[in-house]
Amino acid sequence: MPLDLDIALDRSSPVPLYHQVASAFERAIREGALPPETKLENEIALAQRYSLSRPTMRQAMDQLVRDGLVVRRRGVGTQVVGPPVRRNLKLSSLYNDLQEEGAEPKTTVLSLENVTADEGICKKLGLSAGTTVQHLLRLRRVDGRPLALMENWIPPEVAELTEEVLEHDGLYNVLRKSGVDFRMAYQTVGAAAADADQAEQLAVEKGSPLVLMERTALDSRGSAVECGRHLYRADRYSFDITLVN
Amino acid sequence: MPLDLDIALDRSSPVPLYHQVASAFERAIREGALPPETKLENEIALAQRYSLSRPTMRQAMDQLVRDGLVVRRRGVGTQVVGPPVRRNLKLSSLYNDLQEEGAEPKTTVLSLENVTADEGICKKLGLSAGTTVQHLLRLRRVDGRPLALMENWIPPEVAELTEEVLEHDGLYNVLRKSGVDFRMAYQTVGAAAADADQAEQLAVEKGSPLVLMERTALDSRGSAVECGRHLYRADRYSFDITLVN
DNA sequence: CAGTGGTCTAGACCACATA
DNA sequence: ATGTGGTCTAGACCACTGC
Repeated sequence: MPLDLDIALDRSSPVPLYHQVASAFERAIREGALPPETKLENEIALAQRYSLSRPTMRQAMDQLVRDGLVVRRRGVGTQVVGPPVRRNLKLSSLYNDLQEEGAEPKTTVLSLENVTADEGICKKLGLSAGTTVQHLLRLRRVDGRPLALMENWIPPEVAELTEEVLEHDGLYNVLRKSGVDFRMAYQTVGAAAADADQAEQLAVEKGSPLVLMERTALDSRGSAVECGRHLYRADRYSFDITLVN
Repeated sequence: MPLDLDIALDRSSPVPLYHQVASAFERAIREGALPPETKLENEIALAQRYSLSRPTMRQAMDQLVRDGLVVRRRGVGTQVVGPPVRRNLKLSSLYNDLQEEGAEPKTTVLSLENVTADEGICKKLGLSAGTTVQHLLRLRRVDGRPLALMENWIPPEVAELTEEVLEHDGLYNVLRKSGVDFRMAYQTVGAAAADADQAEQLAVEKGSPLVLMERTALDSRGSAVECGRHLYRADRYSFDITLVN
């Protein structure tokens, strides 16, 4: 099983070699060129085949493992993972999540104002009590039908938001353009019942189940730049996660 | 800021050095010895301090980054992350998840029988249509109060389950003892309303919001060994996730 | 400019799985 | 006994940040 993938490596590209290799394998797996159960060559042979050192090839394989595309067994080898199910929808990286956040279609700003943050928000954002923050409430629609009710709190020193900008771009894109460098997020996903207001906004019946997501996002300096509480229609949204051991 | 942690490295231990180092830093951070915003020494100095090569020290730092404890910036350095919030509850690895699954208190087996798997289950488990699988329905209580209604499907060749064993141990522990080597899981988290039966089992009102989790678990050979559909009381359960860029 | 993390190399030894 | 992935070393050069 030589299975030569004919990967075109560009050593002058700013894209790391291990990422070029991993991307090529990922595409091959998704396109079926490497069907499930396929056994890959060993790491040393792969490294030689593509003229890389073994650590670099290993770094590429690490990425495939993290993304849940292959499985490694010591003493045995590396195989493409079994069922081709749900391998497309993964929320396993902040990057993907933020990209989607910025790519969504229609958003209406229901409210944008400065408020005195309550204790919970202050704690989440690492602010001292009584600090003023921007409070944002948005409704997101897809195909004209409501999907999510999004409430966010942003410290004023992070960015000055305006309704106009937020109508045309996702919050994360706006913040990124203001120089915020997202790096990490703590997220909690649960469920809640829609109250009267939420039900009306989301066009569901009062008491309907909603997906509740609370998130605190940190920038590259490790300080909180945003926290949010989002409610999604349960019939139109869920979170996909790939867990790796 | 020398910040010597006095890490005791055991080079004869089966535990990898990078993991020993990462664990020591993790403990120091959680215990407050390294408060938020603390700037760590650069990687080369750290490597020398603990008599390691830089790649090994880097591997340790990688783990801290993945766990959301520190943040790295090229050209700047590595810092302990900001808010000490929710840093304890993380479901970011399958290992932790499965541990908890095995550690929970009281579980009642409501039903255990062989059934013909429907199309959806077959697809998730990678079986051909019409295969017989074990169907398991359990109710989990904590402090005597119901928490979760758990439905699982397991192919017969994976393990032969009995009610008695399942009353005393979590499903994952039972399967592990049968030789199953878990490696990966695809998970979806959403919300649903309790129907009449579910409401009664979970001691909530009909229509109450529940957290819905669907999971397919794979072993080290990459083949599906279990899939499940769990319903949790929304007032007593949620999923915590740490996302890293 | 100096200092940092990001990447990469070319080896080495070990633990483990399989035959 | 053999082959595999898991770990580790001792360097190197680069890109980026901040002064």
